[in-house]
Amino acid sequence: MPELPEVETMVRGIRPVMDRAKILELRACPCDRKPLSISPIQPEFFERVRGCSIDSVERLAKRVVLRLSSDDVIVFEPRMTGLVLVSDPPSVEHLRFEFRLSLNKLRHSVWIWDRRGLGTFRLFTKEEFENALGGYALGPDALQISAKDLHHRLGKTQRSIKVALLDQKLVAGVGNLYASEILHEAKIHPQTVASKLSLKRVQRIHTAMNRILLEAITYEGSTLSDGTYRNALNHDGSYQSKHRVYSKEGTTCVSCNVSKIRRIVQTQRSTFFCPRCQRK
DNA sequence: CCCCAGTCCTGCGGGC
DNA sequence: TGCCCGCAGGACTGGG
Repeated sequence: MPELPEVETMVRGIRPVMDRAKILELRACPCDRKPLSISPIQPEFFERVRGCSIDSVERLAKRVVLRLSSDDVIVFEPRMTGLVLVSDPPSVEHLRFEFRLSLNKLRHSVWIWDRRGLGTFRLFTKEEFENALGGYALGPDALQISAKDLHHRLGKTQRSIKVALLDQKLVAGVGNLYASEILHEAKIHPQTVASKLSLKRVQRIHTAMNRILLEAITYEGSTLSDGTYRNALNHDGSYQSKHRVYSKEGTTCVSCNVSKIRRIVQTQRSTFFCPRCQRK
């Protein structure tokens, strides 16, 4: 679930305690589960980071990037249920890693927590990371891309606009929840063929994308009814109160006050939209 | 090359 | 009450 606003909120939450901190120790938590299922941890990971200081804490699309004094780079990708917490982990059962840190002579811990274990936690050399973005092929960040570039990129795919917005190689940071919200705000039907969108309509998408992602950051992201996403202090986000379509099938559209929100499935994912506000 | 189904995983909730 | 199954979706893989 964590998309751009949630990961940006994580980064802002951990920066005060991780930026410039020294890693006294990184260790796997005794949670009885695999550290993380998707990318088994490299054996030398723990030794390589011990004693390094963290030079910067950054967001790369939906990933948290820690640059170390050794020139190694730690990349945490939360995927569905991953969290990074500076206090009060939700349950010991799903703790995967613990950083033991020192900053300004104070010691504290930061935890990597992941209920479903679909996240990844990887260590790269600087060369590995910068030559190929650590193996990730990412398009421009959703908050950096220009409307013109977005139009150009959308012009090269025959997929629907909703599916194209989820393609991280096309534009990076938008996920399933915000894609529906963005297209509703822009009044674009989610099944519109991406390459057929005029520059003017793409400009509407671009404006909506920026407005919604920035607004969601100010609300510290969206915590859905499953309660999984939390900020670094283990507090809920509050942007879910501003959702207009996501997971609102059957409710009356708040824009037109006439039509009911519909749910369709596109490439195995739910899309929510208003058939009146978002005409084909 | 382009695109999509399948896969990883756990917890929740609907149906019986 | 309890069991089973479907569903949630980010990103990678394999194959059409």
